[in-house]
Amino acid sequence: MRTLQETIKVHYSSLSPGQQKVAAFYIERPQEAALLTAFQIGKQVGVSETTVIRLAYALGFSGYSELQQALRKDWLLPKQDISEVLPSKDGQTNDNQLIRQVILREQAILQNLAEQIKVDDVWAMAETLIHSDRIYIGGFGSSYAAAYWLYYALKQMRGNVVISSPTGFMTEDICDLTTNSAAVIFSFPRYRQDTVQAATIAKEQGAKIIGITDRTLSPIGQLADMTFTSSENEVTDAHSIASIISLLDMLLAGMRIRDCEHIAKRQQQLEHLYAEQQLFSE
Amino acid sequence: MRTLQETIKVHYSSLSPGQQKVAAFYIERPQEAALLTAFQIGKQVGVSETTVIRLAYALGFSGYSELQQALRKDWLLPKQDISEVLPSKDGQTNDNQLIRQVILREQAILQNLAEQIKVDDVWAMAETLIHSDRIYIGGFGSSYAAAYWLYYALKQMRGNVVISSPTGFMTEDICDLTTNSAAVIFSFPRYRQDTVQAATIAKEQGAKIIGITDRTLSPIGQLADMTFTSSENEVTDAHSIASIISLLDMLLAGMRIRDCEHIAKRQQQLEHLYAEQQLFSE
DNA sequence: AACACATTGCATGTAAAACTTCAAAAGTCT
DNA sequence: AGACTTTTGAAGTTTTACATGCAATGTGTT
Repeated sequence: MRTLQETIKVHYSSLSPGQQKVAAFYIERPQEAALLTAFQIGKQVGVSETTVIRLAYALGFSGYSELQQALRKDWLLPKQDISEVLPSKDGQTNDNQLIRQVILREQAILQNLAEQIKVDDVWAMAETLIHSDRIYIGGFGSSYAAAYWLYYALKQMRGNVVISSPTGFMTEDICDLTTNSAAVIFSFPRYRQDTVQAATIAKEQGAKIIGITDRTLSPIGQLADMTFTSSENEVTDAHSIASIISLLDMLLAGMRIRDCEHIAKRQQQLEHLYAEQQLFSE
Repeated sequence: MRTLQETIKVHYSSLSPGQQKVAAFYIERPQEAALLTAFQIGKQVGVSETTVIRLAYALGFSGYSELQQALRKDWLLPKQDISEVLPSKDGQTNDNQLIRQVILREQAILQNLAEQIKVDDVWAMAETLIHSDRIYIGGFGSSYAAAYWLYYALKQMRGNVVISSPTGFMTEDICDLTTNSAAVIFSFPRYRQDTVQAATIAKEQGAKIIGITDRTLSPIGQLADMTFTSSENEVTDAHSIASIISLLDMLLAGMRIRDCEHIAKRQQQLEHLYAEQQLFSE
């Protein structure tokens, strides 16, 4: 028997009435139980602190502290299977497996994103972008790819979107921003200093700063009004932008839902112009 | 300010170095932090118990216990988003589901990629790129983001890499190609005609054409010497580039394995130049 | 170099939680 | 009903964790 819950089931029938009540609490509300003290749990189920402690002995633990530790481990464990996938620095694995592990890693990061993401924040950012009179997108070096993806998608939806060049920003782009504008700043390790400068200038113009970065406490994260992080609690030196793209796709989906009339209208206009240009084949 | 993470972000810049280390731990591993004692956290990040406790005061709490309680509350609350997932007639909730479906869709695409990918083809492409004297990367419109990502990563590894502008190609870039060169052409719906033109010119120069597209039989797929497809049997009008990025990451991983000496050497050179420029913060 | 100031960790004090003991209450058997 | 066993909680003890004063160290400034 491995988890605490399994241990409890085995011993349950041989427990005293009071201990059974406590045991039931552990099964039904494990998260709460992991945080409360023996006294508090006793109070919750209507027995004395002593009875709670005695349950630990009855289950074969050396004391209540040990039981609590076991419970907390069970709770943290599910989170750990992601990190098990990541540092697969096994020298024995052949090269083909290394290639495939790239996908496994991406999947793990996506899973983590799905668990961590706060949908409300996505909505808030979508609303901000919809109602901004002007949007500046800044992303240099390795961040430029993701920045351009956002730029292109926003351009499909609305006007007044500008993007920096991949090599650096032009002050002229940023100084057009107003208090009704938004600046989306991408910044990933190695954090470039000019990214921070661009954000600072945009902030001086009163624009809302939306930071897309890897950690809340990264240089941009500290400046930004809203921050989106790709994989906060992961330890991955080599950052992939795949999860960032997914994040942006969520944002874009949100904007399409909230602002569908305008977007549809613009789409029509674009279609018309495309047709004139004969830009596309098929 | 509501959550502990937000509180930390506000105060972060005014914290002492030691306190910042502790604060970062709270952001990066909140679950673990919620369970550990002040002493244990201090041990984890390498500071004394005292410093941990002082962080609580710096953040405006009446003591460490209060901070811990706040963190534990934040942790127990997210459990409520289960109701978010459950089907509901509430319009708002359905929208939230739509957002989350973006991730589910990405995961499905990745899964598909993992099943379909031929690792040998990845190796072949990696070898081709390593041994090319010159690499041209073409990707216009929506394809440019992925193209740039590849460009940037290749630039980190080797010289003689050029990329088209997002709006169109310059014939001069392509005509420098030789029979020992490679041209990586990105093309996704709506297929732009100039992409095909660029590929044709590159082929006339004798360069190997590597097509990154959505279907084997897309315009580029028919021209290319090797073709990579993101999601052949998926029917998704709004194509995401997340899987393309994953594909590129596999390719890049392959190149790093096969050509690690050269890459390491170039990396060192770059590091040296970066240091001179002071391009990066931290 | 000398000063002020901030930061940090050790040592000690205090509060709280875990553990132990013991006697009363409840249940069981003859 | 009386004796025995089991169960339980209040009170006391020990351990652990939080809190605080103080000295040592480091940093920047005049």
